Amino acid sequence: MNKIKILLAEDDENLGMLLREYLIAKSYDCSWFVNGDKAYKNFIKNHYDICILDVMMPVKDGFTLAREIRMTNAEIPIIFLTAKSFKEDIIEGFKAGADDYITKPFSMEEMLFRIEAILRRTKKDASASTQSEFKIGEYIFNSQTQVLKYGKEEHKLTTKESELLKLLCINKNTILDRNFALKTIWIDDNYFNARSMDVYIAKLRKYLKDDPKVQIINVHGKGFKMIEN
Amino acid sequence: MNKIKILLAEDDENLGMLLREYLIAKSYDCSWFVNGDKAYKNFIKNHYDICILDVMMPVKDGFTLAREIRMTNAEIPIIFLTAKSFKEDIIEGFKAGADDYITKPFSMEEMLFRIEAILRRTKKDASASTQSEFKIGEYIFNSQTQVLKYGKEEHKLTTKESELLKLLCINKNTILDRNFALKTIWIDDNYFNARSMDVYIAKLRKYLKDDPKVQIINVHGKGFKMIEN
DNA sequence: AAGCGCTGTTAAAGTTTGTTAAATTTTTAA
DNA sequence: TTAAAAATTTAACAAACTTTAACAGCGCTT
Repeated sequence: MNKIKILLAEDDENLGMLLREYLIAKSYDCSWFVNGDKAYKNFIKNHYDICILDVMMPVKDGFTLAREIRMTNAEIPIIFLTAKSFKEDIIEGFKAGADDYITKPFSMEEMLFRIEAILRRTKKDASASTQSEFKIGEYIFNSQTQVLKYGKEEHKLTTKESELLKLLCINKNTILDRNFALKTIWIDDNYFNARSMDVYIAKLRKYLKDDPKVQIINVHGKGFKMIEN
Repeated sequence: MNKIKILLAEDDENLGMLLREYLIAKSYDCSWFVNGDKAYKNFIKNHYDICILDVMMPVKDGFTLAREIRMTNAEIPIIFLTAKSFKEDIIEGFKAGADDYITKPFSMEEMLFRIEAILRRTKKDASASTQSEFKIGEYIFNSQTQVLKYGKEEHKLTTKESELLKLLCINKNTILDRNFALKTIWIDDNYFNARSMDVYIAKLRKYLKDDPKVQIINVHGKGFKMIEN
């Protein structure tokens, strides 16, 4: 379900569109930008799994863009794409934090394999790409910032409240098993932690009471189900 | 000080010796074999960190060797080295489990950077600790000079402030475990050091208060998370 | 309908963290 | 070498968060 998100920065309109279409056809989620500045502005607002950057672009070149991206995210894989095959440029690319450096002309299939070779190494901690913003009826919940919004009202949740609500969101309209939630959030699923969880369910119900379409109902002996109708 | 062990399979005597000498000069531990069969026989007897294989070799070619190596060790990085640059060969190389595919002629420096780019992904620890400049929202933090910039304003941080902020940067958007931070920076994770750390968190929050997008939030009983949105 | 375990809810108790300031240690400069 | 300055730790109290307790109500089983 969760597609790999690719940021593509390429000023050549033909090549950019071609690559984007090809990557989308291969089931990647690819966003394409025609210069480094636009790419960077979008990068800081979104989550990406890998960046493919042309070196020579107007406004902001690929190397500069890569260095800025590296400062924001030290881990994200970066591939350079360029017509230049001078030794110095390739070296500079790797110094800017590249994982690969592909010189034109190249086959799209080769690019794809190079992307996959890198992702194979980085996939281990892909857990970061999990969803962090959820819609619950009229509410918007951001599990990253632990903020629950209702129109203009914002409510900061505590860690436990947030973790529990996140599990309910992930399992929206299906049952969240009590013991699973306890083992996930409280580690131990003993009696007292179970009572603690009940207390938090009561809190969440209070926070969500403004929208009658949203309800957290108990499934006796099994767990809880957050429904939205 | 354990050196990285490289297996080099290259039938060209001149190139093989040259590469081996270059890699040894760059502080790698490189073993060179003139055909795939000898390379494989040695591979199964020893531990290597990365393999560099020429494609066209007598007795046993690089692709066959790579497949055999992959069966023995699914994780070890493999780089192909070849004069052939036909699309089909490159694709076959990646299908055989390559991490990179370098076509001759190439500069040895480029090869070195490609090796390092791959090892950066494989050897987790070394990567993050080398970076010294971080972007935090509108701020730029240099952990080397211990300076935190906000536009034109510069603020010199103390050693402890800087170490803690660096750990938060490395773990940006994910939780920095309290005890891990204590053991890393304070060595002992006793009560008083934990309180000391809280004092530093308060200081860092003050320094970072000008950009509302940046927040250091507490995860009760676990640690702290610096988020940027 | 009775009994027993499960859940709802509120409040108290216990723990962790936020913050400021004083005390102590380390560094710097004279 | 010593006094001042800077950095770090300790102390103290307030605030926030989590767990435990207590009691009321509900749901399933018999």
